Parts: sequence; structure tokens; C-alpha cells
Amino acid sequence: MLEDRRLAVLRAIVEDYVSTHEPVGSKALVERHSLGVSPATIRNDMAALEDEGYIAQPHTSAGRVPTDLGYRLFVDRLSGVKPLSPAERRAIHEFLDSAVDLDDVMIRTVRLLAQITRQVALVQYPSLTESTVRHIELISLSPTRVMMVLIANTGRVEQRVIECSGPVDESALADLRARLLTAVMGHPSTQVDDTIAGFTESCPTELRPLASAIVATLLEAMTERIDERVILGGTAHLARYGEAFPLAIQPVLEALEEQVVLLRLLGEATMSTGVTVRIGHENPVEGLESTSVITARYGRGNKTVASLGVVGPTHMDYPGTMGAVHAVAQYVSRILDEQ
Amino acid sequence: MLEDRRLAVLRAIVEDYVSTHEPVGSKALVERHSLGVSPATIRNDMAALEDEGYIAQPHTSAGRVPTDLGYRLFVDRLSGVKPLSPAERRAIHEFLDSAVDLDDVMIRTVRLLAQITRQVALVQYPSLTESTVRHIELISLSPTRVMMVLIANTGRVEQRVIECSGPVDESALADLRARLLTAVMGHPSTQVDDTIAGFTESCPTELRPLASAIVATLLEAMTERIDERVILGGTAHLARYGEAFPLAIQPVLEALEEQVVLLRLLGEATMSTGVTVRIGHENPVEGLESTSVITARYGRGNKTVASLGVVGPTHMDYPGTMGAVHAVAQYVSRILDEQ
DNA sequence: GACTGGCACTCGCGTCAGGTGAGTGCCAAT
DNA sequence: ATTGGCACTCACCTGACGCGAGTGCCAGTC
Repeated sequence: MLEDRRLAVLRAIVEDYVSTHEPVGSKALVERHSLGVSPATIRNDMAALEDEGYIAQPHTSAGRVPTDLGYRLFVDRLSGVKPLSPAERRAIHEFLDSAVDLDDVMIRTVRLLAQITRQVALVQYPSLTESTVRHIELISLSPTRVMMVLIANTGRVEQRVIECSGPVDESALADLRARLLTAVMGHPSTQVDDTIAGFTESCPTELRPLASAIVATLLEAMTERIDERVILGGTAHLARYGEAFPLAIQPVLEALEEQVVLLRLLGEATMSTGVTVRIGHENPVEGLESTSVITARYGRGNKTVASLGVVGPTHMDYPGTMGAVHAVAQYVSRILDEQ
Repeated sequence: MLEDRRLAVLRAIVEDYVSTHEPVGSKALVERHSLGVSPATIRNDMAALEDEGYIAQPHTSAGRVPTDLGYRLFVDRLSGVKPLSPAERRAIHEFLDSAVDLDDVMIRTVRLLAQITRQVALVQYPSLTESTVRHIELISLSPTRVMMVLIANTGRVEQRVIECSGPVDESALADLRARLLTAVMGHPSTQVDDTIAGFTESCPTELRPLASAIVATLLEAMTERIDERVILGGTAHLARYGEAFPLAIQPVLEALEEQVVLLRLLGEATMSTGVTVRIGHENPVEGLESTSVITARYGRGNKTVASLGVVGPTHMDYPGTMGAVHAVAQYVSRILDEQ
């Protein structure tokens, strides 16, 4: 009972603070929410909540503001995931359905997510390592240069140029292409190392130098390029807070320019189903101590391929944002399935 | 003589203002620059410059600040292009030379440009329309779906999926591929419309439905995708000014998120050789009235392919930035030539 | 006629004092 | 356990004030 009301107070504080962006006091709280008790009682609860570290006051004579811990409790126990409105769902559907290729899907997704959450959006390209090889093409650019184009079943395309020690003729290339295809086509790229072992040796002697060069490049493209790409959008939303908040946007913008950082933000999502929320200092990234990151996995079938999410100030609308991230991840999964 | 000194005063004002970011007064001016006259004389010149619209004062009792017109005159007549230091040139060289593919070149370029100018950098991908077709590949994804991969001599790769009305067998695809290649390979993509006219009719009847679908997609990829890609970096530099300046960064960030806007910024560069500078309101883009854009073309051989540049506050170091943009454009051209 | 020293004037800016009010913590009463 | 009352604390706003950088103008000088 007592515990219940305390939690209700915390919820009310979070909700008010998120909507007004101002420290909330005991009087305002009883007025806006029908808590059925007097401000004095609320003050006692607030004092207790402050002792436990869920809220804090910026100055002695100011209202209370949730701490990271407070938001954490709110997200874990006090709020659900707010489903999107039918209109929003329809908008997502229409917007994503008209994408023409993978790049387009990614770009549309990041814009969409930024728009409906009014936050900075992050979308990771489908991981190569989690996908299967759909096609490999070898194209002769000049007598001694070959371009390898690698196409994954997710629609992702990788290209590499291979410098050869000697001239390569078309028929040799065609031969190698056929051999390569039978060796790796349809295999998950994680297993390519295995399936391709011994490939060079299986080729006729005269092809071996080229074959080994190609295999080396292929493996490099497969493994080294775990270097996944992440695109982001909606950075302008950061400036919305800039003025009114001590949330310095420069470090945030700097952090968001580093692919490595973006990958860490998205990558360290727990494997749990659903939406992952990381609040304030829970973030592993320097410069993002006063932001929260909400991510979800998306995937082909039931296999997760990559993540997407948003970055925003800790005082964000968690239920709504979680709902949006979840919904978008689902739709993107569906789109990828269709392809 | 008189005219000369007035221009010297304008130059001094621009230089001082760019380095201090504070309105500059007559006294400070004679102290920092050896103009050989008294502050009172300078004041007269300043009054004249103000009448002509080259400078302005924020408040009655403040120093002077250059207007857009003042910067324009400065750029046109008072400043040269400052060459980079040998160390900077070497850094550019090393950094760009280790790029592995076109994407990598672009990404490295944008980072480099942002870093040395300490400004927001823009780099346009080499235009498809200005390039020639190096290879076209048709890959069967499923019985009724074909992926077309289009490779330009700039290293750029476009992919499209074509839905077919009926099943397509491999031999038909191989046949079509060969016919397509002989038709368009090596041709500038601007001429593909012409060279491909009548292609469908030249095919055997049974291939025609697929052939026409492919031709349609090809043309679409060639023309509609004048929709060039522009990448940007160094947005964090915007925040550097945010605090101290009325330069609201939100509209700028918003504008920079629109590909169309970026293209207009880069695209409307005059065809003149060298570096193009657009100052403040000269910009055709809403929201960028208080920024300047400095662009240069880069190209393969002597054919310009695309543009790159930076966006920054009007009170930027024009000679230095112009030098950097120019140098980077040259190096990128060289890299593309080597490929 | 161009330049200069002098001088009165303007006005943004930083500082300080005082008043206001929202919000708190504590305590005695229910 | 809850509540009303009360003294206390500060952040914030406001207006007054002085400072000083900078200007425009004018009369004097080369």
C-alpha cells in the first residue's frame, strides 16, 4: 500500500517531468494527478524516494527530478510499451513499402524512426556475417585487375578490387567463378571460412595464384567487414534540447559520428526479445552520459540480423519511444522477409 | 590611395573578426595592424564602408562586423587561396591513399575535409550520368526475380531487382547479359538512352518481355538516379558556434539532412575552375542564410564528376578553407584517376 | 583637402540589492 | 500514517547604477 503509492508518485514525477521538462513539486503533483493525499504526505514519500536514489533536486528549494535509477525503475516496473496509433502504423507501412532496394529501406527506416520519435535514429545494415551468400561475381576490369562483387541474401552488396600478379583471361575467370559459386553459394557467411578451406588446392595449377588471391579477398570481406555500417538521421532533434538543457550537444554529435560508437550502442543490446533500454550512465559510451538509447533487433525470419534504435535525452517519453522502435523493427523485419 | 586604405581596413576588419569573433573597433584596428594612421581616420573610412554596405554595427556603441557583401569583396579582391602546409598535404596524401574502395574514398574524404577545415564537410559521390558503364551483371535470385548490378568506371555500383512476369532460365539470362554488354559497355551513361534504343527489338521474340523490363530498369537507374548521394561529416563542429552565436544550429542541421538541399548546395556551383564560395544569403537554401558554402569540383581526368565542399559560419577563415577544399578536391581527383 | 586630437554621447554589459514565490523539512496534532 | 502549519532556503526577476568601449562630429594642423 505504502510502497504502491510511492511508486505511483515516482511514476507521476517521471511523467510530469517528461512532459514539462521542469522539476516537479509536491503541490503540482497532487493537483495534476488524483493521488488522494495531501502535499505533505507526498513530500514524505519524495524524501524516501530521494533517499533511495530514485529522484534528486537540482537546488535545495526546487522540485524533484528523476535520476537515471528512477527512470530505470519506471521503465522496468511502471510503464508498458505504448502501441502506436493505427494512423502511425499505416504511415510506417506505406512509407516502408515503397522502398526499392536495401539502401532505400535503410534510409527510409532511419528517417521514419527519427520522425515519429522526434529523436536521433540509428539503423544498422543487415550484418554480412549473419547472412548467406547469394551470388559472387568476378568482373575483369583490366588485364590484371578483377572486381569481385559479393551479394548477400539480405540484398547487401560488397565490392572489392583484386590486383593480380599476371594477366587473367576471361575463360579462367569464368571457370573460377563457377567453382567459387558451387563452393560458397547459399552458405551462411559465418561458415565460408570452412567451406572454402582447400578451395585453392582444388583448382588446376595455373589458376591457383589468382584463386588464392580471390579467396584471401573474400575472407577479408567476410570477416574484416564485421565493420558493419550504421546510418543515422534526425540529428536536428538534438538541437531542440540544446538551448533549454545542459545536455551539451557537441560531445553527443561527436560520439554519433564514430561508427565504432554507433556499433557499440546498437551491438551491446541484450539478446532478450523486445526492446532494450539503456539509460544515462548505463551507456557504455563517453559523451552520452545524459542520453538514453532505446534499441530493438530486427531480422529475417526468426534470425536476428541487426539492430536499430534511437538516442535521446534521458527525460524522454519511454513508453511511446519504445513502442515506436518496436513497431519499426517489426516492419523492417517483415520487409526483409518479403524480399 | 584612399581607396586602397579603405580596402585595407575592410581586410583588417574581416581578419580580426574572423579570429576574435567580436565586433572590431577603430582603436583595436590600428593597434593590431600597422595602418600608419590614427583611429579617427579609420573611423571615417569605416563610416564610408558602412555607407557602401560592406560592414555594419550590431549596436550603436559597438565595433563593426563585416556584412555578407563585405565578405564577398574580401573573397573576390582581398584574399588569395592559402596553400596548405606540407604537413597537411602529406596527411591528406597518406590518409586518402590507404582507401580500399570507392565508399572508403568518400568516407575518408569527408572526414578529412571536416577535420582540416574544422567545419561541416560535404562530399558528393561521383555522378553516374557523367561516367561510363563498365559492367552490367544479371543475377537470378529466384525463378521470377532478377537482380541487375550496374558498375560504373568510377567504381560506383547500383543494384536493382526486377520482377519478371514469368520464370526466366539461366541461358536466357546469359544471352541477354551478353547482348546488353555489347550494347552499352564503355558508353557514357548519358548516351545510354540512345545506344539502347531498339535493343528490345533486336532480341529474339521470347526474350523481349524480360529485355524490355531490364531496359526500363536500366534507364530508370541511369536517369532517375541523378538523385546522387551526398555524405556529410563533422556536424559536431556546428555545435562549437552554437553557444556563442545566434547561428541557430537546428535549421542548419535540418537543412543538412535533406539530400536535395545538399545537392543544391553542391550542384549549383559555377562551372568556373577552382573554388566556388557562396556567402550567407547568397545561398539558395532556406535556413542557411548565416552560413557560407565553399565548394570545388573534382573529377576523373579533366572531366568534372562531382563536387565537394564545406559549410560553415559566414565568419570563417576563407583563404584557409578555400585552400583546403581545393587541395582535397585535387587529391580526390588524383585518386580516382589512378583507379 | 586629408588627417588628427579632443570631446560629448550612446548603449551594451556586468554587478548588486531587494523582492517574490515555489518548494522544502520539520513538528505537533489528529 | 496522515495532515496542516510554519519557518526557511534559494533561484529568479527586476531595476538601478557605473563602467568602458566605441562612435560621430568638429575644430585645428600640415
